[in-house]
Amino acid sequence: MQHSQPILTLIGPTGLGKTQCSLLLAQHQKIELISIDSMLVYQGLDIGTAKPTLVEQKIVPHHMLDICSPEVDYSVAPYCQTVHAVIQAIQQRGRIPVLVGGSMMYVWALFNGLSALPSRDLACRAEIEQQAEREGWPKLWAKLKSLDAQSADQISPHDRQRIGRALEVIHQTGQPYSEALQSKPAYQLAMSIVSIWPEDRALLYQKLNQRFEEMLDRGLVKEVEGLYARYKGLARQAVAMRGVGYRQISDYLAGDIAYEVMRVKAKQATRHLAKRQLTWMRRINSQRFRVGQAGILATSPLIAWCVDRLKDRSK
RNA sequence: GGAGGGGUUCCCGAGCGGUCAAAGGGAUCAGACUGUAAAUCUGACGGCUCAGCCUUCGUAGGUUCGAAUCCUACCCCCUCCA
Repeated sequence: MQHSQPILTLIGPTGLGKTQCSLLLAQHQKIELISIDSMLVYQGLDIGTAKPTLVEQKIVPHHMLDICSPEVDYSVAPYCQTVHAVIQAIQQRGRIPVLVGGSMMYVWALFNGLSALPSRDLACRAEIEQQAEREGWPKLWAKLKSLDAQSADQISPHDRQRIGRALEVIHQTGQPYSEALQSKPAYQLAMSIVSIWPEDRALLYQKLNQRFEEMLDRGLVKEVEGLYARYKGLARQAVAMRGVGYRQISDYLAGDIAYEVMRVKAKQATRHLAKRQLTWMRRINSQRFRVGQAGILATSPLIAWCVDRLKDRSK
């Protein structure tokens, strides 16, 4: 599936003004926004995810927000699939889809496509988890090594997530994970990607620290408490509850860590996230713009570039 | 004023004559990344002309073949007594 009409994608680390920028673009073209964010998909996670407000959502249609209960673990595959449908729908409406977000793996997946792999198998996973608990991950890694040496060589003996997934895929497909990955991606998107970079990392970190404090002031702890009260099936291990801030506050509410520790750890996690996002971004081919202290609004070349991209080139 | 305890690399913190540029953790930096990805892992982390050398363990001396580790003096910090 190839889209000849323009699709613009804006990526950047958390807290640098992506939302603001996308709203600005709405003033120039008839666009609809598609969020590329693994946490914004969850209902009820608002403050801690810096989800666009309802007012902002009224300015431009937003997609891929609140599409899933936090009780359910969402993931890239359904995300990509839905996004493709959403893009088509937007284009049929005569609008231009603009993807905005910071979940870089999702960006990568949209751009490169995903191999045809089986989706998660809860029972299989539970079994693997149990075995790991008994024997430790290095042991499971050794098992993987015997089943699929190539994958094992690329995965650390301590990387539980990847070891688990590799074994799961092997179990379900009956073929080595590395082989299963060879299957052709079902779809790829042709899109212009623009990325925003902090001019000064220390400054971004400072802003992130500050932003978390503001989230607390706005009642983030209450939000998390409310989630557990509202969603009876919501576990601490749920993917939604492992997001930055939500995880630490869950730990705090469970009495595992002190309030002060929670604050420190949540901020750390935010900084780590931003850093990993930047690492991904270096790998993704994109038009780069640096954002300084004055913020995204001051970066007019960025806006100009985006507006130019939004022109329909198929005509 | 008296009695103890302590000052270690960006931070916390081990070390208590050689195997110490100094455990471990944190921060920071770099990297990996295909259905958990706001996740999960990996590496670097005193300096250099880098299989060697130089500078670090409060400060200044001393003992020793050799000290972050022992001794002396001094400067800070903490606890208790006055």
